Amino acid sequence: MNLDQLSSFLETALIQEIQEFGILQTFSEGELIMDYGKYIRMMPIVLKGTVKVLRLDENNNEILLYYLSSSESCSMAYSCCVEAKKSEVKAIAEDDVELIGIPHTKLDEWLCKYPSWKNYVMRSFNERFIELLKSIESIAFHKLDERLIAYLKEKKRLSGSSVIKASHNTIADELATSRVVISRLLKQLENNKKIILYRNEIKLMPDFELPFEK
Amino acid sequence: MNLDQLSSFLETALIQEIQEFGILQTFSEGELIMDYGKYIRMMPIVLKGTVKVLRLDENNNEILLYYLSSSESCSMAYSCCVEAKKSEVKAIAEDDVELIGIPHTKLDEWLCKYPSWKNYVMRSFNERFIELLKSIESIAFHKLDERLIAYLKEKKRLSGSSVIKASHNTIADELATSRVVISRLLKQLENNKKIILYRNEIKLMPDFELPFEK
DNA sequence: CTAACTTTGTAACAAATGTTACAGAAATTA
DNA sequence: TAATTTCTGTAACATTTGTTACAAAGTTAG
Repeated sequence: MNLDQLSSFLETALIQEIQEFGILQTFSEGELIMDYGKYIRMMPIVLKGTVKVLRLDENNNEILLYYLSSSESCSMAYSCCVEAKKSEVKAIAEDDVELIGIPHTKLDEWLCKYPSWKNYVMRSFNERFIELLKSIESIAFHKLDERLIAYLKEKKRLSGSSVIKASHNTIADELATSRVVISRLLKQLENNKKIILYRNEIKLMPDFELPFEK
Repeated sequence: MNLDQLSSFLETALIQEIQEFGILQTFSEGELIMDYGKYIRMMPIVLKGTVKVLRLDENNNEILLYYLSSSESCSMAYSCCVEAKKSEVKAIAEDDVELIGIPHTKLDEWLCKYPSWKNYVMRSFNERFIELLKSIESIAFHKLDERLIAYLKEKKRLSGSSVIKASHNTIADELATSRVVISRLLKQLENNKKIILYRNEIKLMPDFELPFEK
């Protein structure tokens, strides 16, 4: 278990405890990490890869909430497992993912024992809140074309590549709209030379980063 | 300071500390409790009345996130003040409000000292997350007419009255749309005998609770 | 009381998004 | 190779939401 990335902000003694009590788990691309309605018993800390966190509604519509990458953790899981609640969200491995699960008994213990842990947890809570607020902002105030652009940029940031691998259908699901709408908007972007479309792939052109005029 | 409502789930010794260190604040209807961008130094626990929590975006559009009522607290404030962050939200007194502010030094101290406090805080985190998720769900998956109905129901629940006092403009702001649209939808509801419209008042009819068909 | 302001109703129109349907290309499977 | 499935493009149309403009009624301040 390589916890180097955590050692910059967590105490040495705590890192050792994480080594001892944390449970290392690996998931391959596309694998389901947490499902809606399942009980949560651990809080995950992502070591490698990216985790996609989604919300499903009663009609099985789903919408992307945010991504978790290196050193980030899902504090929603924390607040859930303190009371052994069921998950309100679904998590999927976006690529190959390595994470440590911290059992909930330790979560509480460390909160008092290690100030750096308390800070880490609180920072996580804050980051998740802010992500959710950004998500609300995006849905409530921005049109689909802007949301699509933001989505593609975020994909690029996470993967580090200008080539985004995803079908129009997947994108439509994650933005909670329909495939035809996404195809239409992507085609517009292609016509404006912002992207090039291939099957299951979208290539972002250099001036994708430039501001967009309509 | 009357903390009876807290004593059912918080330890006696903790209640005493809250008496001692908590700062009682009162706000009258419409008063600003927390503004966007201000530093947060306390976590509020609502004792009386209802607090409306809103999100503003860069263009000063605002949208309703949720309401806080008796015994509830805004854990977003907590995670913020641990790191002395600026507020991401705005809070307004929906009616006359009484709340206790817990200084952030105590927040941390009590976390270790009182298990009931830790549980309360974690429960709050969880409740806020769920409210935000519900908010996302509502905006992403439901049409405006459904959101408006949900909004009116929530208002009724909080006020305990079938007469909702609000202008179309206020409602439009809180649902992040325009006044004309709200007037249109309200008129539809009135035509369907679900509500009666007055100036600054909306009266919900008995079968407002019944399922709606279009 | 009058003037100014706020609230509501309504129409007409524009823009954005959703839906259905179908065809052809690409990939996968048998 | 042939059959099947998945993905994409496109059109035509419906619905929802947003915008602008204006009038009338109610409220408040001077």
